[in-house]
Amino acid sequence: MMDDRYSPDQVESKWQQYWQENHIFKVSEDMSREKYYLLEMFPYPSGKIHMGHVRNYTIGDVVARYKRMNGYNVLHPMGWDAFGMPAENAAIDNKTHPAAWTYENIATMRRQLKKMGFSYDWDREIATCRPEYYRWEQWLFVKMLEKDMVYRKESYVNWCEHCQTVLANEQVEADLCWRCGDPVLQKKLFQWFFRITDHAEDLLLYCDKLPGWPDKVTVMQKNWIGKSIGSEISFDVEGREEKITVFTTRPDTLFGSTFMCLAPEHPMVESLSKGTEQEAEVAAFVEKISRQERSSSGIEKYEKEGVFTGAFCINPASGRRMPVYTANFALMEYGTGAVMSVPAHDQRDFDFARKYGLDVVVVIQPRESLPLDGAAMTEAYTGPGNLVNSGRYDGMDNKSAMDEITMWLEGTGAGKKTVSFRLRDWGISRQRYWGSPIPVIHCPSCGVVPVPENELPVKLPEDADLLENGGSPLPSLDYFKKTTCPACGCTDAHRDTDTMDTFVESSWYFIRYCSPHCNTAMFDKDAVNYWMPVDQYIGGVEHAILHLLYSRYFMRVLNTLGLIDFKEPFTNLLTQGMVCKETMTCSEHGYIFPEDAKIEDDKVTCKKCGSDVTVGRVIKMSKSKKNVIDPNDLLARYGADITRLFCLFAAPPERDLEWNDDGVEGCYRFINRVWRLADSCMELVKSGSGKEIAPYTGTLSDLCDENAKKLYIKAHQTIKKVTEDIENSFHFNTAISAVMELVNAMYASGLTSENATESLSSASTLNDSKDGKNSKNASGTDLKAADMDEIKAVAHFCIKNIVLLLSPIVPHFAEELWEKMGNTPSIVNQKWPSYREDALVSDEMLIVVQVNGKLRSKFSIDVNSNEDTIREKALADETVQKHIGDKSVRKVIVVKNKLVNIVV
RNA sequence: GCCGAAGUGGUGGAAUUGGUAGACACGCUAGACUUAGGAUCUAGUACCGCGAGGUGUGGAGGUUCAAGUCCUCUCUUCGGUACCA
Repeated sequence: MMDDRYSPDQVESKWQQYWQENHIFKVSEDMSREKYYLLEMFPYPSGKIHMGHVRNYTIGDVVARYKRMNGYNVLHPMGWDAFGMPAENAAIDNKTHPAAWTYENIATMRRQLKKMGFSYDWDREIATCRPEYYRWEQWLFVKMLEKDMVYRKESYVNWCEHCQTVLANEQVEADLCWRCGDPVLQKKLFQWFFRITDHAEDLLLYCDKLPGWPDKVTVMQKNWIGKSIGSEISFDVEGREEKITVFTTRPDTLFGSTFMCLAPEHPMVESLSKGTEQEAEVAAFVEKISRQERSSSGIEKYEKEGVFTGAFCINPASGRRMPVYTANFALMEYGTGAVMSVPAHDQRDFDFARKYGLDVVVVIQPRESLPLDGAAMTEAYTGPGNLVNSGRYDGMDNKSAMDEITMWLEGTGAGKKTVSFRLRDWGISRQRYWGSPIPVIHCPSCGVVPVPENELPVKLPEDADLLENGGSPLPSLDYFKKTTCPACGCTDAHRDTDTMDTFVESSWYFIRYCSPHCNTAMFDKDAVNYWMPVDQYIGGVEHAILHLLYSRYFMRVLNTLGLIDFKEPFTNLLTQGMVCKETMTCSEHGYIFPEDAKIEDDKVTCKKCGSDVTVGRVIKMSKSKKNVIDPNDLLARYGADITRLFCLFAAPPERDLEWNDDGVEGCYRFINRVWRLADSCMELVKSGSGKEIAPYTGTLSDLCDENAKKLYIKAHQTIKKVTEDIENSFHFNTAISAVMELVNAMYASGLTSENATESLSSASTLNDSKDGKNSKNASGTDLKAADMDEIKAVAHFCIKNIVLLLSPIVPHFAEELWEKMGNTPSIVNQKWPSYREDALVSDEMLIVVQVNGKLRSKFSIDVNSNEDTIREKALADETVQKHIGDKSVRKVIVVKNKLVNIVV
């Protein structure tokens, strides 16, 4: 007899110890077995694990364990995305060092993850802040530099004053810093850039070759890459040699272009205005725009404004003399930084033209409405139509005119067809300390010199004191900065003091996991060939663009360098939803933690000060908003298995989860129900004859007892359902419900009652008396005893499979029961249950009867009944007859195995 | 503005190709067993109605014998993106 309650504490630590001591989750390359690489996005070691981690890693662990039971050689690693700004901020705040802070956090979080019982091969753990790791990143950087895949340029960058660093465009959210939320300014600095745009076309193309990714994500990536097909057109500038080149997607509107707009940063703005009476005004405007925090006042768009540069250009099609403006809505980063403005057919140009009194010339006439009048229009017309005011193209459909006009331009040399991308090169320089140093040396005579391979890694000095203002100490660390030039020996050289964007580390960590200890290369090629690509990647949808796009790009870099043979790192992607909770704000303390709120009836007050608390919107849990639940509390109270079960049962993985732990008690109850069920089943199986009765695995038709049959069918249906839910959609919530149903059915069958043996034998006796089939499998033994054994065998089959089906979800619990049921550990290595097709359906089926589409009755009938029999039985039904009444039956629809609908 | 997803009981959520709406849980109600119960078990629980019955998947239309599911329009919420020429 077992304890009558499951006690997580002892059981969980017992099995964690067992797994560790027996190296259960250690894996190695085994060419004879099919591999499965399951990866969850590694965490930033920010302190403690949070609910988002728990959810993400639980989902991953279930799949890893499931695949393992299905015979795959599963790689399931874990590590730390350990470089990054929070370490520096925390170090300053707590007077510690980023390294110390980071390693401490890693230790805490590793301990927490181990407590969750995840099946990681901990021998493969990596931390990106270790020189053994970033060494290879530096190595790759040097290789890329050799192949001109990385370059340096001075450019305007997004600068966060608060964080004292540049931000990638992707790290600017609505003109605010993605981390601290401060406004982003523009600053000119020398930066290193990866030529990701060289792969824009390929990255886009392969978006359609990733069937295992959610459409949502590939659509977001496509939009981010932002390919547009158009034309580049050159405009002569009056009285000058140089030309202005524009990019346009609407070459068909060329004749309607009445003025030109240059981005304020456009190099020609200064030269064109020089010496004109506009010069001062232009300079002032450019100055104003550059100072303008690209956001400041925030969400509203700026009003369109601009200044005449004093120059004119010539429209190559119409010959019109077009004033050249510089305008705030022209962006240097897109296209060529110059826009041919067609006010009649572009809303921005229209607004600008109206503001500055510029001509509006209609060149596209909608086909089915009154002719447009440039002077009277109130908004731009952007729809299709036929060309007017366009010389020999008049009357032509505007779509065809796009090609025609471009072809003509190509002939005259004034233009060509071209493609423009929104994606820009990836700026990776960060004026930060806690990151991988960029391995180059600046020499006064040689210029930029890469650090020689045998001198790598350029170690980040771990003893540097952080500057109070949050800036990087590296530029002021002479022993780091000052060095000799590897090329000429000049002693006046200095190291680059910038570090790499931390997205660089996360762009290849998954490949490092394949051979984490390889110290002769970035990775072992055989290991990578065996494990990569990742079969299933799981992580938050917030990384849909940045991390995933960079990783895809990195694989192309490695591929181009001949280091790997594939291009796409992640075959299947699951983006799990966020864990959310409502925020609470107190007038005194601002945001407060849920545990500091006192909820009485409908009134919420602050426990600290007693003031009223405003309950805000439900948003993603975040430390700064304090709407967090610490998984530790749940873990301490219920243990890992119940926490895991609850996370999975609450909602399907891709959906956002509004946290509410009301249901956790139910999960605890369920686990105990299974615990007791296993107990009584094993008692049953061992009782009587004394020897244990083996699980029944035969055909359904060989069973005699109705109860046994029902259970046997239910068990096979459950195996099918659970397998399919995991395999097809990772819908663990419905898989768990299915097991709950089977457990409920076991209880309902009476197997668990105190005197199960007696009640079963009487039930069997009852069956015997009315069912002659029994005799056929009696084979000399006592009929009643045979039936008893039969139902015990079925019960044994059920409970065994319940434990197996639950084992990936609640592994400690399953191990414990598995052992108590007399099996040898570990359940981890057991084969996943399979179901018998011939045991899925009973010999009776339920038919529902509708009259005019409304449910009126139902009945059971033999599965082999033909349509006519079913129809007759339905029509004969008393309730059905009542509803037909004296109306005439117009039609009877019989749906196979399902229903009958009688139309009257 | 544009792109995408989602709206189902008091709550989380289920529902093959259109075919019993509300599985499974939480919560609640009643009962049983207990010295006790925040344990366990049994029964009930979409809404209206005593009942027969009627109404119900954000809203309005439509297709169909039959619509949560398909079509059209619309509202709301949440994500992504935004002067992209």
